[in-house]
Amino acid sequence: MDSIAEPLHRSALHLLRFVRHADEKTGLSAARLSALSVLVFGGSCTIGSLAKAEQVSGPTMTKLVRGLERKGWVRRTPAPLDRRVSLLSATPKAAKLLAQGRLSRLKLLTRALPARRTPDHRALTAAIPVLESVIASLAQAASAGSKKRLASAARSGVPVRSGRRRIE
Amino acid sequence: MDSIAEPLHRSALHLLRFVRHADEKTGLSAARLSALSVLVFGGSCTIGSLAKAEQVSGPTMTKLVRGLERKGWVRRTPAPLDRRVSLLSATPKAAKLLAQGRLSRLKLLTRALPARRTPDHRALTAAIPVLESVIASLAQAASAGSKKRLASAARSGVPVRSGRRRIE
DNA sequence: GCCAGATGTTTAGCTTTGCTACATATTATG
DNA sequence: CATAATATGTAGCAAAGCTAAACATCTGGC
Repeated sequence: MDSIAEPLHRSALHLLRFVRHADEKTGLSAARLSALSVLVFGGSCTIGSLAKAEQVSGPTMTKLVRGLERKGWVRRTPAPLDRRVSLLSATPKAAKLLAQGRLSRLKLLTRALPARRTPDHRALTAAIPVLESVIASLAQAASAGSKKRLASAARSGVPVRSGRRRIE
Repeated sequence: MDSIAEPLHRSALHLLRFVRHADEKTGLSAARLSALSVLVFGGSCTIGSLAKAEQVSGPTMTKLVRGLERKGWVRRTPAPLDRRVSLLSATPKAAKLLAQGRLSRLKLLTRALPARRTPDHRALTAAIPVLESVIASLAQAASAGSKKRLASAARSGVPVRSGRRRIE
């Protein structure tokens, strides 16, 4: 019974450790870069929806956005319809940075990625949309699961503490 | 000019965020789990070689191992031939945990992963070895870029060379 | 219209994970 | 024997993640 979950997990972890070095020159960490790319390619949105898109908590996204804002990658404009929120948008400078970052990442990965028109390249290319649909399914399952957990916790009166604090 | 670097990066990041939740019940974080799996499936080794395998710095691995040791997942035995190092080995309890973890991860991913014998499953399965070779290439490029360390790579693991014994 | 609850954001405070710089112990080499 | 190289540990920092709780603002029932 061989599962692809194990190698998938390990590959994701190790890939990220390398890309961390590659993205160093942008001056942005992986988390900030990912959030910023959502804004650049997905258009403006609120902190809450950005947190959901990135699957992190609200306070975490607040910190990320504040960092991006201080450096001039993100601007916020108050939303007229709901004065609790403000709309985040990426600055032109950010769009330019991401375009450059994509190029430099491509350059670094060129030696590692299989050459175009090879079976390996085709295999990887074919797997990308599958991978993305898997992640979409995971997102759906996770949101359903957390709702269930919260509901059962509410019934039993036990506080839900699922943070890192529990990890030993 | 479409690069697969971008979606690969994003997928890895998002996949990890979900797996973090999935692995919660093992009581081990992603970094510890990954290091432990190297020990379980790769056999015993030193802190330094484990750090290289996991692409993290020495002090980081020191902290990770100390955490694992405190909870009884890892044992260290002094190496008689080189008294600077000690050999790390996973306890039987750790092997059992990882076997269970694999099962539970599989269970969680079953709904997200494409069904066996479908084109999607085949595509993903075919991509795994490619992904691993890409990561191996990245590792090679990174090590070549930083320093020459052929000797330490050769003797990663058990130091067998007797050398000159210290006599007092 | 108004108060109770829901929702969005922030603040405060914690852990883990990563780093560098430095310290220490041991081994290897000249 | 002295010095350089290697393996590990310590100290201290920053980023990223979390929860709990505070605050501001909307929304709905009356």
